[in-house]
Amino acid sequence: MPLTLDALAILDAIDRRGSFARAAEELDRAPSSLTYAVQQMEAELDVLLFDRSGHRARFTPAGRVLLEEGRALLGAAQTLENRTRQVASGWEPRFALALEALLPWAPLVPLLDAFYALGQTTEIRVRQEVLAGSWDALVSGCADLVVAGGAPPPGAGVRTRPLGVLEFVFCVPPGHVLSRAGKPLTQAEVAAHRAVVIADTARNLPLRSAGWLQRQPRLTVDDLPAKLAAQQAGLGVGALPRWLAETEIAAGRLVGCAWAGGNPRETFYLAWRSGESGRALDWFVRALSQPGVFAGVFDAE
Amino acid sequence: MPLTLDALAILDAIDRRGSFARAAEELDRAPSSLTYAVQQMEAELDVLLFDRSGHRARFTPAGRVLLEEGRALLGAAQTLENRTRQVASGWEPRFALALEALLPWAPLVPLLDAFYALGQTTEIRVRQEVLAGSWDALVSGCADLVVAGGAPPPGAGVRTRPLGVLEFVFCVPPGHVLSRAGKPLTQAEVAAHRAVVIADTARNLPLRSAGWLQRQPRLTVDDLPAKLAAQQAGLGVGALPRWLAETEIAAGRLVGCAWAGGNPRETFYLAWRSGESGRALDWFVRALSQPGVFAGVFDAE
DNA sequence: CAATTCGTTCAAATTATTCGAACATGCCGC
DNA sequence: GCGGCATGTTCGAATAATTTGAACGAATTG
Repeated sequence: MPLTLDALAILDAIDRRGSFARAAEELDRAPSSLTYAVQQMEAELDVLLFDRSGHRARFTPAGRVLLEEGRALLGAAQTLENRTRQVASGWEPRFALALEALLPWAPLVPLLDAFYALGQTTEIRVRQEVLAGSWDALVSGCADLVVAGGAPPPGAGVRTRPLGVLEFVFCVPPGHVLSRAGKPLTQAEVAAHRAVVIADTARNLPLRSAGWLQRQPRLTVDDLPAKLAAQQAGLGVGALPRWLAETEIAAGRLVGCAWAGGNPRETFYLAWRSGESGRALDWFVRALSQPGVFAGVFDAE
Repeated sequence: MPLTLDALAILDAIDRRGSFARAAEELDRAPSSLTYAVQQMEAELDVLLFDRSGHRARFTPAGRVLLEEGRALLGAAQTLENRTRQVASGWEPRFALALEALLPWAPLVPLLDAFYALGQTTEIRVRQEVLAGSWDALVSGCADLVVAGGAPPPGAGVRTRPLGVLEFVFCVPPGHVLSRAGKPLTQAEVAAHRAVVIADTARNLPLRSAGWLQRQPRLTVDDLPAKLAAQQAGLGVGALPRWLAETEIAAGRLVGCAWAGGNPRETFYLAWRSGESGRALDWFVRALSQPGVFAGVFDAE
């Protein structure tokens, strides 16, 4: 073990304080102890780290490289130490939260702010998933906690908590024939028009369909912004979450249509694998369950 | 110093060999020595790294994090050790090569391949400089070795070695009036047309002019690709290095014009600060001096 | 030129680490 | 179910390592 963190810390102190003597003072060790440690390392590496020709010792080029890049090593060691302590204290090293792509990202911001304010170094990953993709991510372990719509997959192993009901508004471009119907639309009326749908991200679970008919012509896109853009551009029609549709309709970029039997709705759930525990999981379950987090997005459950 | 590289290496061996006993064998130490080191680290961190409830010790989650991320630390330490030795043996930690922007990048590729094949950790930076900018980079220390055109700056301190002569072809867009001259062009004839020139990157040395007249209208761009694009787009005229002009002329994207008194030429030099030494410098001086490196770019010197 | 600061050396003291033997525990084959 | 085995730990002794403080020579400072 030619390098030791202890010796790298000595180099660091020598550089910062400017001399062996002052570094020794900072480290509460005798100067000869530093001499010993440095010579030890020089012998192991078979490299001179200091130029001792003058009165005071100066770093050689090699010594300077070891000093500077050693600092990165010391920093990484410090980080690892913190991380280990936190994992031991129950905080997960990594935590993945999957959010249904139909939901806005904004409500997460204050939540993440609050989480980071705890000072934990748990690394958060937020991923967007579509339809069954959220459940898929959960059961496959790609996500530790999901906010997903529709019924959870059978076979259990998943704990859920209902969050609220998302209402959809069927939207068409301004001037579209469907906007002139004058009465609530039915599926039969809509079937002739191209639907813009978001591709399900599920890789293992059976795909779901939502808001479109099997024989309807359709344009498939990856996410909600793409769907919105496509509908704005007049490439097709389709239902949008109310929180999004409202601003678009108010801005005149889309027209909302009534739907026969009332607007479609879907219940959304918070879900995690049963049997898992961790303080980040607990924290996020509690935080996301708080009423008001998704204010303006969900109706009362 | 709660973490030590030695202890991390012990964790690594325990995981790879599957038990304290076999790890001890690999490390040529008694098993109780490993127990001691692990307990030491556990005490410093105040974290249990192994679950000792069963027959054989198993990593706790915290222990596993420390193990896995500790391996990255061990790897970095090994790299730093190599690098320190290499620097001590004369290889520069960093090496900056400035290449005149009028020259193609391609000849450097096999050279860099060969350099990296040496297994050195010297970090190479290649920068493009224009006209006096190369010399400026050299004397100011921003570059350790340059391939630059024209006379080196006075005041010495710089060693040079001629590499070859770059020939320029005066190019105009297809159909341009100058292309119909029928005889070699003179500066007076060209002066009325906008010249596309590359801005000198020098920050301290006096700027140079090349290939254009003081009173000529001009469009200044940053590099050779921009100059080429501008000339192709018919924004102006100007001399291009022969290696570049030939393909453009052959493709019909530009037209080459004869120049009164023969095409302009400029000698290019390899140059470095005298008094500096280093194995990367030696290596690159030797490699770039090899005949054939710039084949097709330079004429014989 | 004296006073100071510096880094090193050396022997002694102290501390940390290692070892080996003894022990307790759980696993496996019979 | 019951020895045999391999495991990891404990403990005291042995060994190796680090640390200390005093002394020294060299370079710097006022």
